[in-house]
Amino acid sequence: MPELPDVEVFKRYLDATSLHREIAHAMVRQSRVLRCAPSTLRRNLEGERLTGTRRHGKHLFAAISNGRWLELHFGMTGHLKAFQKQEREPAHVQLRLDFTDGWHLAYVNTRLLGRLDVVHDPQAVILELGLGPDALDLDLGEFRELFEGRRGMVKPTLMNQDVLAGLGNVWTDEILFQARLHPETEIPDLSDDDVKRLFATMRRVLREGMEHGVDPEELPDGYLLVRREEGADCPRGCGGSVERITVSGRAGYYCPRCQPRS
DNA sequence: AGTACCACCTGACGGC
DNA sequence: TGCCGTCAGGTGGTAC
Repeated sequence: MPELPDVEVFKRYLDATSLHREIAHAMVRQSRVLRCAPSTLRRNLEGERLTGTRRHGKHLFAAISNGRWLELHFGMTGHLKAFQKQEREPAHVQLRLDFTDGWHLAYVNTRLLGRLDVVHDPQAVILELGLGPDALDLDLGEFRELFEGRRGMVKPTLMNQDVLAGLGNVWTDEILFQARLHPETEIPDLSDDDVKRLFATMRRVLREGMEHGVDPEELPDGYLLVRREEGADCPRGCGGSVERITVSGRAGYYCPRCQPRS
């Protein structure tokens, strides 16, 4: 689930529920998501407040009142859950902030594929991980440059976080479907018109995803992501049916009729 | 540089 | 009901 639109929704959720509240206690579960000692998390959070958030691709950073940042990555199954004292805590909580006013914020992650850390500087983390620009923080010219001198297929390229940060399997399929590009289209075969259309589609789809992604039912008509199964009717209503394809070891879905090979 | 494949974890789902 | 194989939207390493 957690790709750029989902992480942006988490960011807004954290902003709305957990900023400027004093952290009385931090419960840290020892697990592989931790990139630092549990005591480091506790020491940097207890008695402090979260004061703001930043997102880059699928990474979320929450500013701590001591000048450091809490880094959160959600892997495949991570999310945030705010709740009050009397509510039951969700399962698989890896980090829980207990605020002095009785509210809690939990980082929940079932499959433990994410990461939690306390860092000095988000920008340094982005550099260290070699992340490309955020998919919503570049203009057409910069987007065009991403493809220059590059070989390979468009789907794995868009999903490559070193090239462009934020797109995962599901939203990449969605963007390619709506831009009518076959997932295996070779980068050098993209026309300038294709690149322009891809850029505009990516921005629109990601924005719509952020506004409605929490509830796919609310997405505008014609979205592929609500029909990710072999043989489903093409959401665009072209009369074709959705097919499954494996690209770079990842299962992808597309409509061969709307997205012909070039 | 690009791609395929495995691994890391846990849970859901379908077949028997 | 239960066991087993398969698959899942992320990343990271290895080998070709």
